[in-house]
Amino acid sequence: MSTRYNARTVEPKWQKIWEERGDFLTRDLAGGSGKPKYYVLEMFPYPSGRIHMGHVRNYTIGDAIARFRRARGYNVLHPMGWDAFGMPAENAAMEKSVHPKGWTYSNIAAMRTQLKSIGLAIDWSREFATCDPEYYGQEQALFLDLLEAGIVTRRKSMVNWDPVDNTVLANEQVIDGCGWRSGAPVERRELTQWFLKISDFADDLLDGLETLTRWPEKVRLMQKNWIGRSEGARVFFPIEGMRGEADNRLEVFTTRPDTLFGASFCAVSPHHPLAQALAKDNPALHDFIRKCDRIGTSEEAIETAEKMGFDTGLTARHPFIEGKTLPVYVANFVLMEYGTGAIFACPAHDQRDFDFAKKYGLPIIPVVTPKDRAEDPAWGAALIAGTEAFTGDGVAVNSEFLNGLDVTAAKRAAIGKLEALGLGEGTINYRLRDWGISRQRYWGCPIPVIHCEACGTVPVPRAQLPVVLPDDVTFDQPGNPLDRHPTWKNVACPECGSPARRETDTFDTFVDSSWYFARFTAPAATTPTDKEAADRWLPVDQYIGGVEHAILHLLYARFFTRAMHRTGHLSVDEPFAGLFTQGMVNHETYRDEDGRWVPPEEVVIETVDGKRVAKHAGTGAPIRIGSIEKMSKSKKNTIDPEDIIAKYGADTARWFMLSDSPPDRDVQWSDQGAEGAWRFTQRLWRMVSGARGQLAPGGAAMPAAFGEEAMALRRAAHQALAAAGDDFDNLRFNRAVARVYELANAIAGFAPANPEGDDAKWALREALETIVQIVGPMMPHLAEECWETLGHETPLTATEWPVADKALLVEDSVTIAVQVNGKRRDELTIARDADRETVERAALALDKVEKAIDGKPVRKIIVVPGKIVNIVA
RNA sequence: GCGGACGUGGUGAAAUGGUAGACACAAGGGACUUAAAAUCCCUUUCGGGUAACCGAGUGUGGGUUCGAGUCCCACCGUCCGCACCA
Repeated sequence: MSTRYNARTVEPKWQKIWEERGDFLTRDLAGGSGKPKYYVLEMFPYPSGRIHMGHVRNYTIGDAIARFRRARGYNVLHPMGWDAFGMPAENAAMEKSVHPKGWTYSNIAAMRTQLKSIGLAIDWSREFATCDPEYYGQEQALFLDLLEAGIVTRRKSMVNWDPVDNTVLANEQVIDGCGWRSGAPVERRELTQWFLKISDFADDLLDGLETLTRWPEKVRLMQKNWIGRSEGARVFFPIEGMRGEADNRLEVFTTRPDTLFGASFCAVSPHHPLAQALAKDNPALHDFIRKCDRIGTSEEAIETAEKMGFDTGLTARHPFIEGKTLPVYVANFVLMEYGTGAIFACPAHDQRDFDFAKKYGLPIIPVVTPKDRAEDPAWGAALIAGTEAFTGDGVAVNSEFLNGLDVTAAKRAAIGKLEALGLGEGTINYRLRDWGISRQRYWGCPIPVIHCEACGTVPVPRAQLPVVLPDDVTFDQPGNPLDRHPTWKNVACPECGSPARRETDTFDTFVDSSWYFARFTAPAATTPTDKEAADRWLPVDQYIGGVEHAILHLLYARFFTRAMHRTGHLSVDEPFAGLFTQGMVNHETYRDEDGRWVPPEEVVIETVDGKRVAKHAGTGAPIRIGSIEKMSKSKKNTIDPEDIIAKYGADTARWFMLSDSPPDRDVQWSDQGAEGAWRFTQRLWRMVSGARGQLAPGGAAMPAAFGEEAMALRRAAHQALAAAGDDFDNLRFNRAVARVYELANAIAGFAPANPEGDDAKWALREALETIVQIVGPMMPHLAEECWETLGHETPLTATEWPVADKALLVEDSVTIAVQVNGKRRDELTIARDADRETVERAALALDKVEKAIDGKPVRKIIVVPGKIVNIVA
C-alpha cells in the first residue's frame, strides 16, 4: 500500500467512474422520483477561455451543496451552461481577427475541460450556451410573448457616443469622459430603443422581497433602495416669461413638499423638454447643454460631476406664497430619468441644493428645525453660514399653515393644500427605470422585429424563428456589423410584403441570463420552457454567485420570472428561493523597483528576521510586497487554477476554497494555505490507509460495551457529524472544515488501553468512515478513494449521509464560567442537569470568587444554565 | 455624490447578548534522520512576573445591559454596486 496519495491518478479515475455510472444525471421522471427535489445553481460563467479562482470558489461551494443534498436523499438538479454573448467576443474579433462565434465556442470547450477537472457533480447532459440558436431562438419567442402582453415598449433614450469611432460605448468603455479606444470626449446621443417595462412591476418586486427569507438581508435592502419607492408630491409651478402658450407650468416631483416654503429656485434636467425648447433660440443655453452632455450617461458620472447651472431667465410662481417667484435653472445634477426631470430646490434641507445655492448665491431659507431649536434664530443663521443642509426630522417653521408640524404631518398638510389649490397632488414615485435592452452590437440575440415603412414595427412571424445571426461579418471597423451587412437586414414585411428592414440591435446580455435557470429544467424543449418540468423544479432552492450581481442580474431575473408567469411559461414569481453571495478571491500584489506588477509565479518569498521578503525568482532583484487585492489581470496577481490542480489536485484547491474564510467573505489565496490544504489531503489518506490492521471488519456488529477512549472517540465522531451537517445546511463550510480537523486530531490522538479490543477497532472504523463522509462533499475524489480503501464497494457518491446518534452528542458534565461583576474569575465543572441552587453554591464556594467578592454583600446572582454564572456584589 | 457591506493575534478566522482567539497558516523550540524532505511533540494576543498570578484587549469615541466582538448613536478606514462589463 502506497503511503502517498496521488491526486493525478486518483482524480481522473473517479471522474471516469462517476461519468460511466451516470451518478450526476438528474433522474427527472415525470411521475417523480419519490425524493424531494433540490435545485442548486451557480451563476453560469462567461466563457472568457480560462477559469479563474473565483469560478473555483463559486462552483466548489455549489458542488459541496449538491453533493451534500444528494447524500441526504434529495433528487438534485445541478446543471451548467454558458453566458456566451457579450462584448469581449467582439473585442477579441477586433484585436485578434477571430470570429466571435469560433472564439466563444473554443473558449467553452477549453473551460468545460477545466471545469470537469474540478470534479463537479454536474448534469452535463443539460449544458447549453446562450449563443446556441436553440436557446436564443426561444428567447426571441419569449420576447414576442412579452410584446403581445404589453410588457415591451419603444422609446428614446441616451447612449454614450464616440464621435471619432462613430460607435456606441458601454459605460465601462468611457474612461474619464473619453472613449477607451479613440480617446475622444464622449457625447450623449439619443436613440430609439426597446424597453421592458420593469417599472410596471415595481411594487410587486418590492413586495416580493419580503418573501425571500433565504436571501441575504443586504441584498434585499439594496434591491429595495434600488426600486426606491418614495411617497411625495407632484407640484405644478406656473411659469412666467415663456413666450407663447399661456398655461405653461413646470411639473416637479418632490419627496419633501413640507419644505416648499424654503424653496429658492427650480431646476430642470438638460434633457427636459423645457430646456430643449429654450435651447433652440438660446445659443448660450445650447452650449451649456452640450457641455452637460460631455459627461457620460452613468449616474455615478453625473452625480460626481461638479454642479453646474444655467439661469434660463424664466421664473416659476410659488404655489403657496402670493407674488413670490423662483428662478428656473437648467442643472446638470437633475436626472431626466427620475421623477419628472424637474425639481424645486430647498437648499436648507437638501445637500445638493445647498451646494448649488452656495455656488450661485441663491437664498437659503431654513423651514425645518430640530424640535428643541424652533425658537432659536441662531440655529438658522448657523445653518446658512455652514456647509451642511439639515435633512433630519424636526418641526416646520417660517411656513405659515405648516408651522409647528413635524415632517410627516407637514408633508400631508402641504399635499392637501396643493390638491385643494389644484397645484399638485400626492404621488408615489420609483427610482426604478424601465430596462433598456437594445444594444447596437453583433454578438447578441437579434431582436425579432422588422421595420416597415408602411406597417411600422412588425414582429417576426413565429414560424420564422430563430432569427439567426449571420456568420459573414467583419470587424475591421467600429460600429455594428449587422447594420452594415449587405443583405441580412433586407427582408419583406411580414404584413404587406413590401421591402422592409430587420431590427439590427441585439439584446442586452442580461436578457439571456434572466431565464436560463428556467431553461435548465427542460433544455431541449421546443418552447421556451416545458411548463411541467419548470413547475417541478422551480424555484431554484439555492442560487450562488458574487455580490456584484446583487441588484441588476437578480432584479432582472425576478422581473423576467414574473413576466414569464404572466405569459404562461412558469407558475412561480420568484426564481431563487435561496441566495448566497460568495466573496471574492484576493491575492497579494507584487511590484519590482520600477513599479511594474510582477506575477506571483515569478516571486520567491523568504523570511528574514521574522519578516517576509520577496525577490524575483529569475533575476534575484528585490520585489516590493504590496496590498492584497482582488485577483485581476491588470495587477497580475492571478493564480491559474489549472496550475494548482496540476500541482496538488482539484481536491486541494477545493479544500482551500472552503477552509478558513467564511464563504460570503473575501478569501486570500496564498501558497502556504494551498500547501496546508495539500498536507491535509495526505494526512487524511495516511490516516485511512495506515489504519488497516486496527479496524473492525466492515459491517461488523456494534460491540455491547466501549472502553473510555473508544467512547470518547465515538462522541467526537458523532459530534463532528452533527455539527458538520448543520454547517453544510447553513453553508458554513469553514466551520465544517474546522470540525474535520477536530475529528482528525481526535483520531490521531486515539490511544485506547487495548488497541486490539473489538470496541477500539469498531470505534476507529466508525470515526474514519465518519470523517471520510464529512469530507465527501468537499474533497470528493479523496473521499471516494478512502471509502474504497475502507472496503466499500458502493461509491461514496451513492451512499447516504449517516445519522448522528443523539445520545452521543451531550456530555454529562459541563464547564461554566463564573464571573464576579461581569469579570471572569474562575470556571466550574458541574453536572449538566445541576439545579440553580447547586450551581450558585458551587460558584460561591470557589476561592477566587470569594477573593473577588472581597466581603461585599452579594446583591444578585445570574445563572445561565450550561453557560455562565455572574455574581453581582 | 448616492446605496450597501465589512473592520477580532504576525495571518485566515471562531464565538444563539454569556469563558474572546475554536480550527488552521506562519514563526520559534524539540524529537526522528548520516543529512534533507516528510512526519510527530511543545510554545505562540499584548504588558508585567521565574512562576502561581495580575492588568489590558475585538478600528475610534460614547451609550444600553448583571454581562457587548455581537445591540444603539457618531466617527475613521477598506471593499462592492450605480442601470450599455459580465
